[in-house]
Amino acid sequence: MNQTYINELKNHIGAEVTLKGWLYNSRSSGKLVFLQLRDGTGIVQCVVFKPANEELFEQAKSLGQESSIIVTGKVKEDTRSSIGVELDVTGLEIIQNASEYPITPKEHGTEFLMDNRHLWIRSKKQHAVLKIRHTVIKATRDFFDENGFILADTPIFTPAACEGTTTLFEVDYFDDDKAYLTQSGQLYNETTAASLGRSYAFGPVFRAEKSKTRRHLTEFWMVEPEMAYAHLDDVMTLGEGLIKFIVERVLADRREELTVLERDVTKLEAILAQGFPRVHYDEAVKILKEGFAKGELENDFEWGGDFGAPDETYISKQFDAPVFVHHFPAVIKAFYFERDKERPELALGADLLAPEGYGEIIGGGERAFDLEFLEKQIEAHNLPKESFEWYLDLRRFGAVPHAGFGMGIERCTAWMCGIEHVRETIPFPRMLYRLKP
RNA sequence: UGGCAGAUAGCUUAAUCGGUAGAGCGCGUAAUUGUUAAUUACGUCGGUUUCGGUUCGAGUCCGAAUCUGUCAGCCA
Repeated sequence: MNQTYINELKNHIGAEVTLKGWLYNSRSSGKLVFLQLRDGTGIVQCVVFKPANEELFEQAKSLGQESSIIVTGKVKEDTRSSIGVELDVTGLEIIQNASEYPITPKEHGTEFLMDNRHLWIRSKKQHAVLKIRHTVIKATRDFFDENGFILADTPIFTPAACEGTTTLFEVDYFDDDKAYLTQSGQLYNETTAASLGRSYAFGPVFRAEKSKTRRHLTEFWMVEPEMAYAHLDDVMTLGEGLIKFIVERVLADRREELTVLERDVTKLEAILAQGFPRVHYDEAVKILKEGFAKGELENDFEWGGDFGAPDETYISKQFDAPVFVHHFPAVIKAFYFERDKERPELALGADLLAPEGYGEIIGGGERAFDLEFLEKQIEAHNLPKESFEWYLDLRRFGAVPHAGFGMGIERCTAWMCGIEHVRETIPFPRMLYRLKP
């Protein structure tokens, strides 16, 4: 295939190359037409000079936004260009001349852009977000692979809920059976960790929660590591390592995209220099109570409750790194959490709150070890015990202390990008009231 | 699921007390050998979400529905 990509043009100065792509925008100035060509790797300005080839000039002038074209020309150094090079066009092949492309370089509303998501992803900003998402995922995979974790994906069709059925999507599964789309691979991860020692799952999960906020999707991607012979502290150490690895990688590989997004990178750089604070739930409550006393919070937080979005934001504002909050009251956590030996009312769980109001990006903890305790918990949470027999086998055959967590890819990506809403961090977001395109 | 806000041209929007729906962008033509969301001139296209009510008269007031945004709960 005779094709050069725009991000390689610097290596071809003086040479004649063929670029294949789409017309991002065009301008003309008398005897000149400027074609902004994009090919997925970048955007380059292609210049057509009228006196050099009049027919070519007329063709270039006629092109609509997003027309698909193949351009041949000579690569020329030019300091006026943002990428340092331009193309002097000598040949143009029009694959399809598009007209009336709906997304113009001007401003549009959210609803319109979401309805045209299939086209919106061609825009510079969306392009940058998707590339950063790619890097977040690649860094995540590399981190676990390089630290002795084995990828062991868990099923998407599941026979029963791992935390009750109210927030599950139900689907028909042949004959009279029902299946549910998984909301977490966690219970299965515990089984693979018992086989492989350290394992992780990475895939889409589904939540039928009727949440309409900037942090929620009904379908999102989650990475879930699980470690045998591990405790709560190990979860926090692993989570901190993962986040720092991702931040480092994004800063190293996606500078250009962060610039397009006007991300304040000093905020990301700052977190690399320090350990993430680890705040006990009791202490977090104290911080919230002080916040209320100072008039900076509307509600007086009571010990025993779960944090709301304003609470999370307030806690994370006290630090300029992500913060772990640990030892939550057991009553607000799922049935499978291990308890604190000295204070059994506390669960050995830890959540990581991202800075700048991005909220919880990691949730995890140490899993219950004891068979009898788990059986009681399943009963207390009104869960059907027979569905969990296979899970309980883990406590019958070689039970070990083990721990793990889940990290949401979209929330992490939104934070890296510094964008408001997670809907832009996945090519086709699925949300309450939005299933198209 | 609840609170709040909104729905006017392909897009972004304006319209005072209830009285002729207006602009910018886009698109077309022309000018410009250096434009970066190009500019300038001329031109073109066209619209009050739906249903019902009040009124001489409704984009505007009232009621309902639908859709969207946003905040909250829950969560990653």
